[in-house]
Amino acid sequence: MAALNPQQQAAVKTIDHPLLVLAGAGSGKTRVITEKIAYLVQQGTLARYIAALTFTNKAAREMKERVSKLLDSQQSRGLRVSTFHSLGLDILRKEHKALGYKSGLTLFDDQDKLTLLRNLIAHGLTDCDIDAVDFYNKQIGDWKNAFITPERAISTATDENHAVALLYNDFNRNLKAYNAVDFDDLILKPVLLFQQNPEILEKWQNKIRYLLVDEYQDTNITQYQLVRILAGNLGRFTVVGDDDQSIYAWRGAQPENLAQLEKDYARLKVIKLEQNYRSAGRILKVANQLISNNPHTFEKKLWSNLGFGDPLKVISHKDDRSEATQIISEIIHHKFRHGGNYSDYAILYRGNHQSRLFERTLRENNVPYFISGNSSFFAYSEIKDILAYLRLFVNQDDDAAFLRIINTPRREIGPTTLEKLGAYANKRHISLFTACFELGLAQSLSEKSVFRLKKFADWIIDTAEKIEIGDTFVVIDRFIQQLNYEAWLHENSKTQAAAERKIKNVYDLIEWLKRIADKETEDEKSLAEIISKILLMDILERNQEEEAGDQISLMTLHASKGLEFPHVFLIGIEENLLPHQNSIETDNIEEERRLAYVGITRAQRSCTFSYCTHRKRYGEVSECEPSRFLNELPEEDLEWSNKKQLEPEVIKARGKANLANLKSMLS
DNA sequence: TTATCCAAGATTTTT
DNA sequence: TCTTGGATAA
Repeated sequence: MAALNPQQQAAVKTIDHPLLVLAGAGSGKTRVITEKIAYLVQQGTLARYIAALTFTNKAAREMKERVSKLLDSQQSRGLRVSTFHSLGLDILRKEHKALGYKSGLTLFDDQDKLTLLRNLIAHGLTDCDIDAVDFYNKQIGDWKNAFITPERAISTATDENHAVALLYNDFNRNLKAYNAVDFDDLILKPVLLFQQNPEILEKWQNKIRYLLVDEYQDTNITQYQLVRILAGNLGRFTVVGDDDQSIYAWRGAQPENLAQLEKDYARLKVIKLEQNYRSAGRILKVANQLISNNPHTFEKKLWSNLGFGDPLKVISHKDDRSEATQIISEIIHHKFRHGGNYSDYAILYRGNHQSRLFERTLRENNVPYFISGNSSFFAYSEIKDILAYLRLFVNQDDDAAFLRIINTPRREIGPTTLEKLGAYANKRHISLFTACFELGLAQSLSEKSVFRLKKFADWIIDTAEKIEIGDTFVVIDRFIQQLNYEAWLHENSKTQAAAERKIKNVYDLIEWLKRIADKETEDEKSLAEIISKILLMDILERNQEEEAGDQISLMTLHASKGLEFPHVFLIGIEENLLPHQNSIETDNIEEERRLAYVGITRAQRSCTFSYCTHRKRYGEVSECEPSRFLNELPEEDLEWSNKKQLEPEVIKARGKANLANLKSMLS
């Protein structure tokens, strides 16, 4: 492995000052973090006192892997490399008592939140409109990301916001009653905990004596609070970031946090990494030119010595169909000519929906591909069902889980029954589950309904007890049989194959849980711990093996950050798509430009842009214009093709012929 | 209480 | 174009 360059070395060896590393794309920032961990250990800091924080599971996994190449397992024992969210979950699990939570904390996902909010609006006292529930959800999330508690939201709310602030308060109280937290709470609650309990803070500051943060430009206000309070006044931390790659402002990320560090830590050192080890010079030139249209707090100019390279291609298409056909045919062609691998190619796009046509075309032509992060494993209804049961075993006050599966599979407990049960529970301030056992129910419900509810609740309690005392997974396997879930899936799936797939998903989930249980240390083995943990993981975790195969990568620009590919195709570079229409309307072009910048800087050897003159939107054909960003690129480094417009049928026929030809050549 | 059909809305990005 | 949810019938 090549030696570190002087700036990288300085970044690794600066450990007596708080440090900000401004690391351009491809400048080896992950390497700096991993080498720094190794250096700290060599300098005598035990690995168990070091924590490295990332935003994605994938990044954490990769970092762990790279550290393991530098340190043996003895040396790296106890090293913490995790996402912000799993650190937060860890803290909450260990300190739940101080915040007034019971053990068996439930994690609410976005759907659970929306269900709860809808319920609160429907039955609550606040003056909110059910149709605006998405807006409220976002507002509450924004508050949590900006470290604004309900009390503060209420006291500072404007007239129009006042009702939402009350809803926020209501929402939080309900979460508490369910012994649940949402994703944002995983960061917010630990900060509150530390602020209110100095002795607990001290304990954790003692546990984490050196903190490293990756993708620092993506931190929101609350995350920065967490970093700050953990790092304490000593400021024993290194953060690595790049303001040009800040693409999560919509989620509350504050690239201003980079500049804020200089204000908060007088002793802060700043080191810039500007040598790029990834891309050909021409690609960097184009990227630099594009991003120079944005204002900058920190000036920085990437360069590389990997050769200049060919001009970047810009291809126009008649419509989105022929875009897919032509780009794929181009890739097959290119691969055949150069004898590379499918995995050398990535197709990047702004919105997930853009992958559809490509996916179909790839499948029709038997080209192996991998779509990254399209839909989460946890979005599958069968997975949500099973998880809801598991959640209920662990925490019977979890109304969201209760509602999800009370009638799945069918137990003849319909909306009317639930409506009455809900009213009863509401009046008594008890959970739906607890209400099932109340004698008072008989007043509003038929004997039959009460019996069904109680039978269900008894069964849950019974199984939960068995899980507690017996072999957890034996009990769970038996429970799935008792559920008759397989039969239910068969009844409710459109095709036999769909049912089989769902059943496989369920068993995958259980297998996965088992594997996590095996990995955890003894005291973290309870089902409760495992379930809260698994919700933080994503499908990528599961698809490691699949991802490793020789296949074309398809993903959103957001998902591509941190990755690199020899050949990148940036598709749909059109006005209203990139920059996205909403961003144009809200005058937020800069972040879109950074998104394009991220896309271009993923490329090692070639980068190709593609746009359509017509595109189907919502099934209607509409006209498109090439993106303004194309005009910002240096003309001499671009090579435009498709100057003359062909008739659609000709393109179609040609594309088909091309693909057919290549296919026969390949096989 | 459940099944089926039709209309309306969605497509920005995610831990 | 596809998915979701609400209305209606059985």
